[in-house]
Amino acid sequence: MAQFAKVVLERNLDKEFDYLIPDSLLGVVQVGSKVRVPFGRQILMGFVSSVMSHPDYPDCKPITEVIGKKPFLDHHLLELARWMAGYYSCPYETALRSVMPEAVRKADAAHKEKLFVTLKKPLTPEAAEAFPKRSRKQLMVLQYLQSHGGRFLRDLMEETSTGRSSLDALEDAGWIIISPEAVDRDPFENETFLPSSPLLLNDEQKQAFLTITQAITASSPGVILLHGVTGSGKTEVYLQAMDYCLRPRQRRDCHGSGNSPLTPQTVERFKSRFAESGTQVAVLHSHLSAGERHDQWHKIHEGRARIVIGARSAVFAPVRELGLIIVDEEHESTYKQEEAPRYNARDVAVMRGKLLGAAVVLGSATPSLESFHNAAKGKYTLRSMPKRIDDKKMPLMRIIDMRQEALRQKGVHIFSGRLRDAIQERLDKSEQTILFLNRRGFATSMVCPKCGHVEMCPHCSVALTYHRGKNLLACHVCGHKAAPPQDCPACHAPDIRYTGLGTEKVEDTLAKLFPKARIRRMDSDTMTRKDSYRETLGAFRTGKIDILLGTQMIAKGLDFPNVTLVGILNADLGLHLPDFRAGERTFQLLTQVAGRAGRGEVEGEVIVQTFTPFHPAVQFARHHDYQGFYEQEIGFRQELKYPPLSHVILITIRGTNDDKAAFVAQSLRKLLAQNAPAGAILGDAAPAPMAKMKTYFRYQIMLRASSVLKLIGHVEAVLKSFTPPEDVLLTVDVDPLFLM
DNA sequence: AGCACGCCGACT
DNA sequence: GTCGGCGTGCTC
Repeated sequence: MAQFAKVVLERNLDKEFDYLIPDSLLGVVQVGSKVRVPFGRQILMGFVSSVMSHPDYPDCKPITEVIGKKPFLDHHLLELARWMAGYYSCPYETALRSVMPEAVRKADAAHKEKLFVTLKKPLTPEAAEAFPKRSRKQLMVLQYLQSHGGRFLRDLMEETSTGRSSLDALEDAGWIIISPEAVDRDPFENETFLPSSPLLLNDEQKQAFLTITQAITASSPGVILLHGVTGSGKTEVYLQAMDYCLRPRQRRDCHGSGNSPLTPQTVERFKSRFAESGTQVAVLHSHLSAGERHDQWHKIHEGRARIVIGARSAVFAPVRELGLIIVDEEHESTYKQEEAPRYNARDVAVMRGKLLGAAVVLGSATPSLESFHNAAKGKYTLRSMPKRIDDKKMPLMRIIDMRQEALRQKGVHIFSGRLRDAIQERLDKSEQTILFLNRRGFATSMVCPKCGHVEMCPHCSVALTYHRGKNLLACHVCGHKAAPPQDCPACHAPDIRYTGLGTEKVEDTLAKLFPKARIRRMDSDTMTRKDSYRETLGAFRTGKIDILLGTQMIAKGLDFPNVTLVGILNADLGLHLPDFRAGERTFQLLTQVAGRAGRGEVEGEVIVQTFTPFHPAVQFARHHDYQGFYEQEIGFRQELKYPPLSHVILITIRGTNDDKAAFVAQSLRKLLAQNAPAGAILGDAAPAPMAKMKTYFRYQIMLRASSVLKLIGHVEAVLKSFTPPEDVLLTVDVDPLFLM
């Protein structure tokens, strides 16, 4: 019986095509095979998604060629891609593109190969004796290979100072084999990792460890939410759970999705722990070159690496016998991809675990409301680690009411008296300080005091930020840059005022207040060189910096024992954004930033400056009360039927013509209102909070329902019958994290 | 998505 | 008569 294959092509056709498997390729073509097929008058690359004996199409053409000996994808990953296509409403091909990195799909990015020389048969003393006297060099090479094992041709020639001719002669005589061998382009190949040993776990860590190991051996492992406060030793639990997972009896591989950016310290910690057992660790992150990515992928696919760490896309690592998936800092919005397929790697990890029967661990000091809600409902198993390791105390958090401060000091100030004193105190004791302000630049807007004009970005609805270092105005949304005008562009008044605080201004003020302190600013403006991040953190660790000032970048994961003071300059930023997650984000940020203090012997102090000291996000963060925050926040979400009590689908309509985009949004909204599924909440077609972005005028329609699958079918059906004008673009975001 | 075919207007 | 504009529709 003839066999046929369904093939997903390298095009956004959202359709699969049937092909005949020719007799010569029977058994070679399997589900997941990479193939070349005729398509019209071209030959295209594709992946076999299923094999069958009866095609759905009458006259199939035969598959031209199979690439690679083994299938590239197992059926689990294909199934995962199919789920993503359905859930996130994108073509199957688009979902597959995320599952397989470009570097692996493209044919030309093959393994880098070098010629390798091996001894074909051992050189016995008799044979050495009988060796022709004039072939001295050849004998020497054979002896060298005997004692050193196989060598790369290039290396061998250099080490024995032999020419290629002698080696070719040896090959012809049947002594050696010269063949191409794959060389891994390992981004960490020049670094050595000192082995580290497991640390003793405290009771809470042990509990967490046990829960995870039980899941690993269970038939349907499920999801564990590990809620551990900052400094509670989550990473150590992960490391030991991974080690357990890899033990021979378990015969399973595992992978962790680390928090991005993957710091060198994180990679080092993982590599070190598994250095002794010789377990290879593959690293996948966005800064790999195409070649490196290709090699890391194959290292995992062939089973040479049994541990994978990486950012978002690492959830798709082709790990064999996957046993454990760890999503650290699961609340992070970086897990959400902002282009199609707009997946959330945390949710994909949960689905992959479910499809494969692998244990999934979600870890965070500040779990997302979605995950904690799932735990509260009993969908996930909750494990808490409410105490820091080694009996270290949670830092003391002081809230400074900046409204009071404004009365006391007259006018708006960057530093409260309290924070200033606290910094001075740390300088006197040579302890370190971290200051956090989530805004870069010098001033966040340029205002004319006479007419009130604010200089806006010509392409976006945001004010331009003034950067004094480069003396220019920049848009932080689209990157537009302009020279600062000398007088007001609207009324030509000569005085222009800069208002709104950025890190550059803080750095300036800090230098004036503490002239002797060694201050370093860390934001995307100062971290321009590839290694500057590493260099700055190194300098801070070795005590060459007293005060580290920065944005988001310094909020997470950093562990510096000598930091005893953390100052949050403006806790209100982001609190008043038109997004129902504003409070959740502020709570998370305050908790995470505060977690940088007091990780050493001395108890830490956190000073939070705010204009809304009684906001729940501030108050619950102050008392390190996640549970309390969750309860009040879930009440609010319940009332307004926001996630996690519903799922959101956000449709964004954008166009360069405002009226046209608005009209399309209104028409689409009308169509969506017809035959909408029961229980669905359809929002108005309204201008997006950021009404203009990168020259596009934007409108949004928000849909909510108890389940995505109920809603997405309706949305897809409507969009299929609705063709917007060419210059109006639609995007559908399922479970969006930002509503801007 | 590509790349055909196809059916109209301005050029050698 | 032919070159080329891009609308429409098909590719297993």
